[in-house]
Amino acid sequence: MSEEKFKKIISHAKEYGFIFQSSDIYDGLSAVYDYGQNGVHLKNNIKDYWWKSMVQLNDNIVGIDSAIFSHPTTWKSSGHLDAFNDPLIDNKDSKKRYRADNLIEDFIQKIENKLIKELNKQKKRFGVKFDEKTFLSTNERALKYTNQIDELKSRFKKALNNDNLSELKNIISDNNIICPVSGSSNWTDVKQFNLMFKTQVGASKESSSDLYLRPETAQGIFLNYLNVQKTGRMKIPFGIAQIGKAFRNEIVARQFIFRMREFEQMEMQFFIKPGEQKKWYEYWKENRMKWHLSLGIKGDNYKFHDHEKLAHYADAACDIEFNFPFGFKELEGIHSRTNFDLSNHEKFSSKQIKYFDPLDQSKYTPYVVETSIGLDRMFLAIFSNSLITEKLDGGSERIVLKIPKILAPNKCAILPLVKKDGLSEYANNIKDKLKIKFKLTYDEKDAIGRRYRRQDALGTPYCITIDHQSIEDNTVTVRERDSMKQERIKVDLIEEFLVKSLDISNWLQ
RNA sequence: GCGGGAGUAGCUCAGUUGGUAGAGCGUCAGCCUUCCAAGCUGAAUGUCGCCGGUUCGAACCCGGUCUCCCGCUCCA
Repeated sequence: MSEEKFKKIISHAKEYGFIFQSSDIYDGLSAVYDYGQNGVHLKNNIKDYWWKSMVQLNDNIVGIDSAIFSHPTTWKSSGHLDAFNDPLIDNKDSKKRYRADNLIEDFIQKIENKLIKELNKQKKRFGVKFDEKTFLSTNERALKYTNQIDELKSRFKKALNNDNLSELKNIISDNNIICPVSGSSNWTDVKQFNLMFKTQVGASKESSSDLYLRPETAQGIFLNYLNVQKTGRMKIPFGIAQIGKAFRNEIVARQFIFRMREFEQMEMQFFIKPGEQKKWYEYWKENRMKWHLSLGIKGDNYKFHDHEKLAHYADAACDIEFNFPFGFKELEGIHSRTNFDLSNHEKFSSKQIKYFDPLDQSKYTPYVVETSIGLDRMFLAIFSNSLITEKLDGGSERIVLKIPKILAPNKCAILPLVKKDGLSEYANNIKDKLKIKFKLTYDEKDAIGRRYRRQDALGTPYCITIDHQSIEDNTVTVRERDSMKQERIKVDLIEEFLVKSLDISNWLQ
């Protein structure tokens, strides 16, 4: 897909009320978007489809909805306070950006390597007679290296502990640390990027304490593990699912709703017996892929991508990538999180978070396999994949949003062929009966063909047209979105028809 | 954050060397009453992204700023 196609997707999303730039009248807010009158339904329907597949269809998965705020220690335990806090520096010549701490660490490593090389040289020369301690304390070159390393390390540590960014910069310039690409030491100042949004609770400055907006929903599940396990009498293996907002202060957030600063996740943490993580990791990999494919989008739009570099909490991880307009990118992650989170919360809270397994009388901190999907990304995947421009036989074009029917904002449109002769009244009666069960829409303006196209652009799967014959014999035509085929059915059977084609059991197997 | 491109009506875009804005589609009202958009009549809509400067006069020139797209970078 091309850039042009992506632009079409963005403008279609706006024009038909799916997604608006946030704070549009104030020129927008970077990387924040709002869902419009149709987008909200598509989004809610995706949530519903996920929730039902997780919580309703699995006997051993329950759902929660935890708060966005949590105790600040949560983020110490989870590792986010350390891992989400990067001092960054740019090289002005190569335009490359680095983590300042990594640059310094690499530099220290380089000196250490020199020292080791020197040691090995001496070892070779003197063989068994070589005394490392004496050498290190007497050899001039060795002393120089060790002193330099010690000095650097203590200075580096102090700077890090005090969050002293200018000192980090000084270390880099004092030691003439260069950019590996440009070879120059033409650096910008060090800037701190905290990927978590910070805020305060407490009205007065003196009594306030720092809080963070959650950067992931998972921790809310871990914090409630004990509550849910005990009150729900849950037996391992079991899962806790949650849908909710998360916030990340991304350095660059881009590509429409793909990477936003405020986004929504659908996560499920599956608690298991240690040692069984591999089995369950494979199980959820397969299960989640099945869920995606159940929506009827072509399988070659999805692929697994195994992580080689693992995050601090994981012992195995992969992404389900989707063929977005800008290439294959992460849509969902499946992670084997070990007991990293629960055991850390155990440590920091001094509460026992153990499971007593009645089957073999063992007691352990559960392991976790996580599935985590970006709701907004799922929206974009569905939306971008479904927007199609079709050439019709007569040479005309139609723009149709072929979203999975079960996710469509409106399930059907009620269209009287003409306004007069009582057709409007007849159509309104049908609408009022059906709207209790289905989200639908009504339109009596303009020629019928034009109204069909309008519904096509919104992804409405069925149009129900009332004509003069309807009044005589109580039949209507049902026009299907993708094939444009029409079928005449009894008015009384419309509901049954819609239920049948939109029943979730026909989708989720 | 750096580099490139862009911002004019809901959408796509035009706008001549600076003389205070147009088109197509869409929208609304009415006519017509027709099963796959583009039949007829009429109408509304823009501080030309925002702020400042130059000028008698700025959509156009200059400076700043915001936002979007692309590349690099970042994304435990």
